[in-house]
Amino acid sequence: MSSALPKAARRGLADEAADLVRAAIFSGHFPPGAPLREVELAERLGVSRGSVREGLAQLEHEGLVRGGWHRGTTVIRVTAEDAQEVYALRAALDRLAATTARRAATAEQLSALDRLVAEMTAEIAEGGDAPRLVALDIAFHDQIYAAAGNGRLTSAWKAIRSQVHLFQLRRVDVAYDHYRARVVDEHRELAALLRSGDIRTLARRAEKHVESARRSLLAGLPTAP
Amino acid sequence: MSSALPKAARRGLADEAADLVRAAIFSGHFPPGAPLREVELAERLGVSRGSVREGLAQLEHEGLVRGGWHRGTTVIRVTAEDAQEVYALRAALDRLAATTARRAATAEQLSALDRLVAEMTAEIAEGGDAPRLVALDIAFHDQIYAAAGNGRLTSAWKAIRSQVHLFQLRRVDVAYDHYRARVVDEHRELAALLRSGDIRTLARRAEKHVESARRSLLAGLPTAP
DNA sequence: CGATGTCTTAATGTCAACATTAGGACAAGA
DNA sequence: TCTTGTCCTAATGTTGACATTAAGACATCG
Repeated sequence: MSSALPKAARRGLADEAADLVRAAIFSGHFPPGAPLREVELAERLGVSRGSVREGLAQLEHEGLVRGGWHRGTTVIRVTAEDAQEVYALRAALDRLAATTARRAATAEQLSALDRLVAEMTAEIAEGGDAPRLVALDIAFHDQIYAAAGNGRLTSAWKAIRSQVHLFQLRRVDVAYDHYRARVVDEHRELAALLRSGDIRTLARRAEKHVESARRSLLAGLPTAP
Repeated sequence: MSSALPKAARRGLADEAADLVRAAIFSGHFPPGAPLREVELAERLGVSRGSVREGLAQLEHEGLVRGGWHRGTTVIRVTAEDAQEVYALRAALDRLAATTARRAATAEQLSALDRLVAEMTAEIAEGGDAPRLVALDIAFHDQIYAAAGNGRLTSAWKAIRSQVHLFQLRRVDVAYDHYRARVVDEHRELAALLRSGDIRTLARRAEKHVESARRSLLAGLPTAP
């Protein structure tokens, strides 16, 4: 009921609320299709409805929730069609991000990519916690977008990032072995190409990487929710 | 394009406010860098600050205005760097939209493109009102995105659409003759390729079309005021 | 004279009450 | 039984007041 917020940080309660709700969705507390009621969230987070409302609007722009006029807000469902749309767009964005980063990336940013690959490798060796691997996967691509240095491109990525995150979590649910077997090698190759690869090859690889994720997920959910 | 369907008549005041402010920016009432004060807008539009606030958040997601924590909201400025970012992203999106639409577009949607080209031609013949030409230009690309039928892709386009609109308005300010001389031919060629063109050629042409716009604008504002 | 601390002010951030609406329960009529 | 119209309720949409903050004015101190 009244599990109050530890502290309202300096960047607005709306952002805080958005982060908390997003985390709750990823953790499975709010499964796909679940309604997100403003009053309930406001009480649970210890903030007003206005802030919750603004936070939910953010999540809606991220595509993680859907809402209509006077029809409430609900968590999106993972349908095959949704996956097609998201991954098609992601392929185009990743391609641009990779080719831009190929020219603009600093040595430090390239090292950060290597570090993330190392973390993935370590995680696999220690058993391989699926949500943690997915988080590293997303962080890897975050880093590429950061290296590209195009604010608008990063915004476009943010607009589908949460959906990709959700889809990848679903993917490891339905095809963990396939994911676990490929995740390190694919990202290592991308990191290498970003450091010293041919632009054409890099562009193609970036698209293929997304294509691989798309197929892996779709193979697991053609029927039934 | 105004949605001729009366079905979507029920919108919130926030959407209304966003539309009005957006139009005011395009009309030049709020020049680049101008502050958008919530109380002032609320009084002028006859709605409460909450609705204005929500509307401004929309415009911020469209990249048309910028705002920080307790630092107010201002209209974006058209710098060369901004133009580079927006047009680089737009090239990637347009490429995907065109290639997707090449397969998915219906006959009716292709006809709509031809109709828009015809309107452009007529507009040029009648003297060529710059804002009207730009509006037709944007509408043409809206139609391509609609034909592609990818909701997420359309959202990404919407996120930069207003900025592109603003940049194009600036472009016709600095290089109207160049724009006027090319606009019809370039769009006619795109329409033809979408109807019966090679995918590769289409992809390249879509990118070139954006590149042409980028150069035309940048040539006019080498050193930003 | 320049640097610094405080202080004022005008804006945004937040909130809780009020108004409106969608969707379903329920009963009357054909 | 099916249809239809009414009412109810639980949610969202909207609002104005209150709290908080950033930025500049101003005076003080080194």
